[in-house]
Amino acid sequence: MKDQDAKTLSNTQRAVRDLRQMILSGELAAGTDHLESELAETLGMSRTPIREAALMLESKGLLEMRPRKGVRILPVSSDDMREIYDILTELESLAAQRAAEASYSEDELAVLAGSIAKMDQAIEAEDLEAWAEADELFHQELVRLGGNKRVEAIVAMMSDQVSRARATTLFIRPLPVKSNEDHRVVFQAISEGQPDIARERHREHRLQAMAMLCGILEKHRLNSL
Amino acid sequence: MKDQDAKTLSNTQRAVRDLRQMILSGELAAGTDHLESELAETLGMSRTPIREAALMLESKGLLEMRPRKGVRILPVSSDDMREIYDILTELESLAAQRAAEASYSEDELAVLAGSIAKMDQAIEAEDLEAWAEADELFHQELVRLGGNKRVEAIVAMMSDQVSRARATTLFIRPLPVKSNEDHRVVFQAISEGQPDIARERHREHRLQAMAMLCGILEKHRLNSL
DNA sequence: GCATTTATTTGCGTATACATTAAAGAATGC
DNA sequence: GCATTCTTTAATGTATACGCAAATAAATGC
Repeated sequence: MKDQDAKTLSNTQRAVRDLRQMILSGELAAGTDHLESELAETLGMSRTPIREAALMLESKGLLEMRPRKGVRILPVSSDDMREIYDILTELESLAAQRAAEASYSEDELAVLAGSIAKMDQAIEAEDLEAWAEADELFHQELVRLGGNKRVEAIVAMMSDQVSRARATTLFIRPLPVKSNEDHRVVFQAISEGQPDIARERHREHRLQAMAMLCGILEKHRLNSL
Repeated sequence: MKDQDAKTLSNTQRAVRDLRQMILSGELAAGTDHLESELAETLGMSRTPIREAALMLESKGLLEMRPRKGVRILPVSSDDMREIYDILTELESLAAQRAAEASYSEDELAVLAGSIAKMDQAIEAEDLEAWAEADELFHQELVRLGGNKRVEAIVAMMSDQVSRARATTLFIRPLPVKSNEDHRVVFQAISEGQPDIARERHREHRLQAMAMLCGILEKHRLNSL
């Protein structure tokens, strides 16, 4: 792992990976500012790769470079959440449709099926972290099966942006039993080759998820995460 | 203008703007490779801002940085076109829906109405360039009215990626009479506050446009632009 | 000749230096 | 004390230097 680190990855790539991780985990908190030179020292490299990494993360919407004020970790407001979930709803529904059109074999749907199984287990064990991980796998795999690389990239980008909010709401939201049912219905539509149903069911699933999340955020006055 | 150039914009920003323009115009042709040092000399600056600009354009999907092979201007295949139009279809339809939900005043819809008028004039004058420009304005304004900044950014990004292909097909495709009718129908649904109709009509419009464009590309064996 | 190894070149990744300029702080006048 | 101007500081934007590794060319062995 340390080999991979030093040998195959450039410092810029390491910086992208590490900064992203630090942002998603909250180690670099939303709304905070950080000088390029500080980050450089933290990651043990010069400003050049830090700047390059920051530029990339800026175009992924995770931070903002403000001259003389440092790199600002972008908070996500509930309005931002709406924007992002609107996009996820459209693009994931498209992916579900396309996945259903592709008539995948049982083998090819194994990962998707596996993620559902994992979510079921997690709910029984009331292990929310495990559930969240499996949920993310489901959505990621769904989009992959949709077969559109650009959709994949956009969805990944949007998911990163709301990741902190998801972590926060995870322990406030109701146990995601309904969510699992939704996933199963979508999966069935895909495996039976019913594009319109897959699309529509997934769309409803996402709309409900958004309503619930935004509801929670507003109820708890969590306006920026 | 030269003031703006030198005073308010950084070299990196100028490089982004100029390189983008050179790519869209074809001055930097699809599929060609360019050393960082060449580009630096061309734009009269050092490699540093060129690299930063290239990084940004890479994440916008316009080029790819390949170590030792130079910066490669990405071609767009007909498969890419399908990916992109699929995304544009979903996100613009969403925007149309949201615009219709927003019950804009006539004033606020003036730009959109104006773009349609311009397209009509252009068709009468058989000025395809003018038509294309007005068409782009329509789509851009539609998305702006949708009120989702991220959708706006994604659509702009995708539009950039297919811009060369659009320029090529412009003089092969049939006169866009049907297209203008579509726009009018969408506009009416928006101004009358009918979200579902706006969404569905725009979706059909985009699906047809994609079918036509991809048809042309394949017919003429234009597999990468 | 052809394959394989060894030089050589060259473009990139990164560190570093430095000028610029915005922001913060000090000093001055009122 | 407050506003205003001047100083100082410090973070950025950019140029430049340089080592390294990859690609190419040359040389060697067979």
